[in-house]
Amino acid sequence: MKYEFSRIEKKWQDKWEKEKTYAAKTGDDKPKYYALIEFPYPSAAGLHVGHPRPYTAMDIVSRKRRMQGYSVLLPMGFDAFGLPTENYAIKNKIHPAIVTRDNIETFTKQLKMLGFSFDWDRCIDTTDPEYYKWTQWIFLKLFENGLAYKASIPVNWCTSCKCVLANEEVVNGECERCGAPVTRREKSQWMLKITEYAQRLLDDLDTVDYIERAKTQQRNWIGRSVGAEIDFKTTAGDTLRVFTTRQDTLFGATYMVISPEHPLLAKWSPDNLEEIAEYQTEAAKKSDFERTELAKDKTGVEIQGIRAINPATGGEIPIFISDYVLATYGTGAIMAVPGHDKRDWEFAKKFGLPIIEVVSGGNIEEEAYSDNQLGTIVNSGFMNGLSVDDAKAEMTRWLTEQGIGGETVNFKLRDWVFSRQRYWGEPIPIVHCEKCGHVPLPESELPLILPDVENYETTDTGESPLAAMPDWIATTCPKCGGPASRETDTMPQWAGSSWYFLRYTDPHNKNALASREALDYWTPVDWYNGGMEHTTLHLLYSRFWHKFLYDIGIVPTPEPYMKRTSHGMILAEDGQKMSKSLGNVVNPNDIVDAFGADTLRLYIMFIGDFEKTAIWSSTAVKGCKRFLDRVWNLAENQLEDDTLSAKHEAAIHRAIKKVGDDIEHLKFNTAIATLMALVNDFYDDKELPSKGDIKMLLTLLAPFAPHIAEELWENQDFSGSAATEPWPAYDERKTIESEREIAVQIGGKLRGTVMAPLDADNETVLSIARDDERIKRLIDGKEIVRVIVVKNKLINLIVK
RNA sequence: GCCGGUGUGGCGGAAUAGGUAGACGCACCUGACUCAAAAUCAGACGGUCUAUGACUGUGCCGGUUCGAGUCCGGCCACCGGUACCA
Repeated sequence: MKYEFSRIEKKWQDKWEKEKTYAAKTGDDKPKYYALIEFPYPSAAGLHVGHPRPYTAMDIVSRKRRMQGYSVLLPMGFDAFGLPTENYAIKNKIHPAIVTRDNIETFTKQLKMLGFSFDWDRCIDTTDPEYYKWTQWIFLKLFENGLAYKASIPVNWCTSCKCVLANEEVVNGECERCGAPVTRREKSQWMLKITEYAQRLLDDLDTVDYIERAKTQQRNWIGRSVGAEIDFKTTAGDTLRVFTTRQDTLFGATYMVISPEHPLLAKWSPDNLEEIAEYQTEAAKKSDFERTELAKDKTGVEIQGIRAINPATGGEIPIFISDYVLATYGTGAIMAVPGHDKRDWEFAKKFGLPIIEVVSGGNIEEEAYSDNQLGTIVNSGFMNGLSVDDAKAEMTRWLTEQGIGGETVNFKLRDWVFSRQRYWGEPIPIVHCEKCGHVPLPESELPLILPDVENYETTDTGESPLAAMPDWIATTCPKCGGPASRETDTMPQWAGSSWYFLRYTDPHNKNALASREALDYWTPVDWYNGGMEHTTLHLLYSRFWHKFLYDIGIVPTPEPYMKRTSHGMILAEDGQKMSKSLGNVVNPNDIVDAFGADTLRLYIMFIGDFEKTAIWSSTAVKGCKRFLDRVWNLAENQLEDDTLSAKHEAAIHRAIKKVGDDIEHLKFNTAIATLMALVNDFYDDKELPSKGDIKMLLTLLAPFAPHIAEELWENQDFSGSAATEPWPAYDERKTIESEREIAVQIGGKLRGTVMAPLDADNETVLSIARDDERIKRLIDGKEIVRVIVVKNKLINLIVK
């Protein structure tokens, strides 16, 4: 009988769908396991061969967990709001909702074809009003708790399209679509106070099991630094407050720099007002791209007529404005210590400012000496002779004592810009009332449905398409009943994905985002796998929302995900990213048609290290197909014996151990290699495997290639199914062969191998080695001065 | 610049914890089967040489060790993140 993968796979997929084999049951007595993968964006291009990599991985883990006796939740859904769909809709003049529906249908069909054990009854779609009702509800809660606010901030503005662009749409300072230059423009935007959670987001990383690079990336992104704030008096009478991490170098501060946007500038009337105003205008016009391009060349203008006083030395020092100081970090002002800061050194050199050494150990004539471990404080009055660390503490103490500063902590993390001037997103459920200001919609009015519009394009003034709908905008104030207008901005794509994993636990709940019972049973997520590109956005955002929901008593745990792993990308055969424009996309449908879903699943896991980038190979796929053919043919003739055969027992016990361990450590490639080696053994030995051997092979294979495993299971008349068979235990003692191959080295060089009984003592191994013909010849006439034995592995003879 | 990662055959990649480098697979080669091919099965498969043996080999240079892909010191290349964060 031939391995008819198409018929077999359809047969089992239909059965699983009809019998809801993989439905997750809330409140089951068994221990729960919640496995999660990032839900896809349903693009018009459909699934490509990179998508199934993480899905197959977590499907394997989930299938193993079920066999281990867990109640498993493995859900799938669609993150469907967002720009590509909107752009596609504009281009093809189809409503985004229709585009979304069609794309989801395609994705669902493709996913089902691969035999994942998802609970499809829990499938969610972020654009479904029943779903985004709760996204809006969370926003209202954030607003109620003072974590959502409106602020005027600079946004990316395309000078040709006359619209606001998301950061991702700006490529090298130009508009991604039309190529026109992008400048910055102030616009009023909704913001979320993620910064209020900065410390907790950092601290709680210690409580979760994320791959280290994900933690590091989040830590860097949050960017905590401890330093001091210091007040500098000015001759204008105002106090200029700075933040520094090097308060130990205060005696070396020879000038100050404030950002072009610093608020004191509006108050001061320096002698060169016009020059300063001009610099401010120039700085405002610069795009992010220009700012970074010009990063090496420092520019700035001295504020004439106003000087600051260094509180340590009492000396007057000049004040500059320069765009190398950012308005958004610290206090927007710095004390410049050119002797010990690279940027200050460059600026001082350019403007001919004094450079004073206050930490010895470097050569400040050549470059700034910024090492903060070595070096001794000099030229610093009461701190001379101290180490940098001691001087920091001493200065902090002195500042506090003087009442002009003290220890401060700063974060790089900024608040989250939450508005988009776009159509295809969740409407923000706020109205603007002349009398009452920003007023939240009452919960009873949720969901605030996204209305149909004529045109999905951003308006000429850069407003959302919703701004062109006066009938929808006009409403009454929920508070005072007077006339009011609706917010026309929508939420960013990150909104719906910040809490979707909670909805999976109870996806059809009409009264809450999920019942407490479901949340208590399923959360937190036990294992979450996703792309590294989401580490600083999605992963951080969802941790923030989760902590907030925890604070207001909605969810039971402070962290959403207990374990986080990440997969590498699959590149096209040419080594480039798969993309429609390059025409190098591999469609999983083609692979399934040619080789079957089980082969695709195996190959995508066998392709290489799961965490690393892998290059697709259309020829290598058939190695996995060959393997399944060999498994199929093997099962057709074996010995009628339900126990493990003596010949294969040790190899099987080793395989149970290896495959099980490898699945836990994302080493799917070596797990599959182990199964291949086992099957090769069954062939090589010319000694047929027993029925028991076959059963064990199918059990281990089932998570990887579930269709063929079930089919063969049924053909063999094994009881139950491969999917419900308990995951086998191995016996450590049985993994070991009674005879070991021992490497024989002479002077550290391999000269041969001998067979020795298991755990043979040193003398036995030595005598076996000496009896070996070749070894005998090599050591003949020489004296063995030393013998090193590694038990069951190696013997090394040192001869003279 | 800073942070993280990676360098192993023609190719994808293995190698607990310093102990037989190259598991497993692809490609190529040889043989069996076949009229032939495909498929299948069996075997060979890092390089060099004076080839039943020896030397050499895990990005480069040096070190520790009986023994180094693995540890230490110093470089180089590539990939990812981030970027004037005071």
